[in-house]
Amino acid sequence: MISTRGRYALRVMIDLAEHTDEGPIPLKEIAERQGVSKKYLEIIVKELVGGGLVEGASGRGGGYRLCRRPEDYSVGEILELTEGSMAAVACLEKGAETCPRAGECRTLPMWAEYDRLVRDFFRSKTLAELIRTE
Amino acid sequence: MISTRGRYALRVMIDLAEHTDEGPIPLKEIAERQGVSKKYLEIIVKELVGGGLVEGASGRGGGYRLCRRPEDYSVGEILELTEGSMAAVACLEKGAETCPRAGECRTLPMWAEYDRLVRDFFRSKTLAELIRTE
DNA sequence: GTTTTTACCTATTGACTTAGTGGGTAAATA
DNA sequence: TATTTACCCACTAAGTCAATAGGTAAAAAC
Repeated sequence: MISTRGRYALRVMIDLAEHTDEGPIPLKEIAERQGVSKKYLEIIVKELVGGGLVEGASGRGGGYRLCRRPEDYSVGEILELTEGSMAAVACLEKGAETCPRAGECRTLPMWAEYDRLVRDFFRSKTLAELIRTE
Repeated sequence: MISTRGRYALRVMIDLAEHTDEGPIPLKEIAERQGVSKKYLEIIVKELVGGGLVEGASGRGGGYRLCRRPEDYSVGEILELTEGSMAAVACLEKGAETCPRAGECRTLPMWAEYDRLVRDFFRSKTLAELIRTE
């Protein structure tokens, strides 16, 4: 299940993309528009800054802005950054030691197939596809 | 992320399918074969019994057995029963009240598409496809 | 140069979930 | 009657989630 962390992150990115021509957007504005706690968004946006997806500017007239064009972000990278692993099962997690049963495991191939399916789905979706264009 | 609950449930079902000609299989045997706590499996198998996927027989010579042929179980129904919701996001959960933002939500269509993808994947996989046939 | 506005930082919390364990009772067979 | 099995209820330690609290640093406006 995708948690609020990843979902809010995505909504922040969409909000930034839709207001990209207004200069830096204060988090307060985003929080109000999205109806979400600003304090909680701080934590999430911090990860986006750390991952190099957005950049922040302090002081009056400051706020956040995207580093790239919306079509150059995949939904996958936003979710992977904010949700952590995104692996389907623990055995497939990055850095997980190989399970001793891996060779005879009846389910591992299916989990791997599922993992690819999910990964490909989100990597092929771009931020640009989600914003309102009208 | 699929938890041990659903993963163990699937392994129990596979174990039962692979030893279906040996009569009822005691949980103790399954637990030893799978290298998992028998006590924990009890909780999981209880759900499988409750959902009508397996049936148990008490007493000496008792144990668990499948109610149908392996090709008549989908992986999806096993996971949905033991994992609970399986919905991608809270907004799509069964019984969830419709989000007031649903009409203008930029992400909902994508979550719905993802939900279908995952559901179809697991519903199309059968238990028979996972068992060792050689 | 002070005030205001913004980002940025660390710590804490209550509710909930996960992955079990403990200690039994009921049923069926030998 | 003893043994083996399923079945049942309560408990727990650790971890995660969704925030909140209470600040400091930086940049612009006045």
